[in-house]
Amino acid sequence: MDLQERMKRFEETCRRQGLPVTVQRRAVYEALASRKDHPTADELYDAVSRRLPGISRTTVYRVLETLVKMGLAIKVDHPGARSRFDANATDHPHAVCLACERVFDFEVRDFDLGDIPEQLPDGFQVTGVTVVVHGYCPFCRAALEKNRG
Amino acid sequence: MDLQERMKRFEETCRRQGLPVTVQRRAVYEALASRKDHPTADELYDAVSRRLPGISRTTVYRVLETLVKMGLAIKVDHPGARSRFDANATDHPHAVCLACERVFDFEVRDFDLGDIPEQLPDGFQVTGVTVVVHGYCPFCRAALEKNRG
DNA sequence: CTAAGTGCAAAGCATTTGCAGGCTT
DNA sequence: AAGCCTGCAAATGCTTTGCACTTAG
Repeated sequence: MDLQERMKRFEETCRRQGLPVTVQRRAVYEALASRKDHPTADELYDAVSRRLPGISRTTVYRVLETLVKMGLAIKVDHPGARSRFDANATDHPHAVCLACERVFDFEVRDFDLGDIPEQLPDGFQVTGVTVVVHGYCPFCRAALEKNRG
Repeated sequence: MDLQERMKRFEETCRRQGLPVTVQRRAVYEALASRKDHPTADELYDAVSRRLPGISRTTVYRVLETLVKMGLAIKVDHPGARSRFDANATDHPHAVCLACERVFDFEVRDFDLGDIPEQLPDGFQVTGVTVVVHGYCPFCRAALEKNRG
C-alpha cells in the first residue's frame, strides 16, 4: 500500500468514525505512514514540526492515541523505552535492539500460537498475543565489536 | 523450590557475586519470593515496610534492579503499566489482564520459536524471545459481564 | 577499615490533563 | 452554530539521582 492509498484510507476511516480530518491529524498520520521505522512520539513531533511549525507535542500524543483507537496504527512498548508507533496495524512480531532501542518488523511463516490458550489460567480470555525478539541489530553489533577491539 | 531453598540460593548468589547481604536485600527478596503473583515495586515496598518499617522506596527499586542483574528475578513491563517483578527467573511467557493489569504465568509445552531468527533483519543477533498474551482474567471477565448485565 | 548500600529529598522523563479559544462539519 | 480539536502550561506518576551517613565483610 503506497502513501496516497494510505492517506485516502485515513480520511475514509475518519469520516466513517465521525472524526474531523484536521491538519494536525493528517500531518501526523502522513509522517508516520511515510516512514519504515518505528518512531517515538517525539521523533514524530520533530518530523511534523518541520511541515507544521505550530503543532504541539501534546497534539502529537493525542493524535497518535486516536490513530491507535481508529485501528490505523499500533503502539509498541517495551521495558524502559519510550513508546514507538507503527502505521502497519496488522498483528506482527517485532524485534527490538537492546542497544539503540530501535524496533524492526519481521514476518513469520508458520508461527502457530494456536495451542497457547490451553495452557493459560482457567478462564483467561485471550484477545491477542505479542511476540518480541530482543537482541542486537546489525548496526549496534558492529559498533560493539569495534569497541571490544 | 520452597522459600528456604530460595533464601539460601539468594545468599549464595550474593556471596558468589561479592555483594553484601543486607537486611533490606534479604527482606525484598523474601517478599518477592514468597508470593505467587507479580507485584509492582510499590506493592513490594508496602509488603516489606511492614517487616522493616524504615526501608525507603528508593531502596526497594534499587534492590529489585540488583536482583534482576543477579539473575534472581525478572522484570515484566508492558504498555502503560508499572513494572512488575517475578522471582521465577527462568524464561517463560506471561499473560496480562487488560483490565486489572495483573500478570499470570503459564507454561508452554511445545513452544518452538526455533525458526524465527531466520526471518529477522539480516545480521540481527537474537538474545531472547518474549511472548505475552493479553486478554481478560477470570476475575475481570466476571466483573465485566456483570456490568453488561 | 573500606567499599558498597541506604535514606532522604529533589530531579527526571515521558505522558496526561484542565482550560480557553479555534477549526471542521 | 455545535462539538470536537488544539495549544499552552502545569500536573502526574513512576523511577532515578546526588549526597551524606551507615553497614557488611
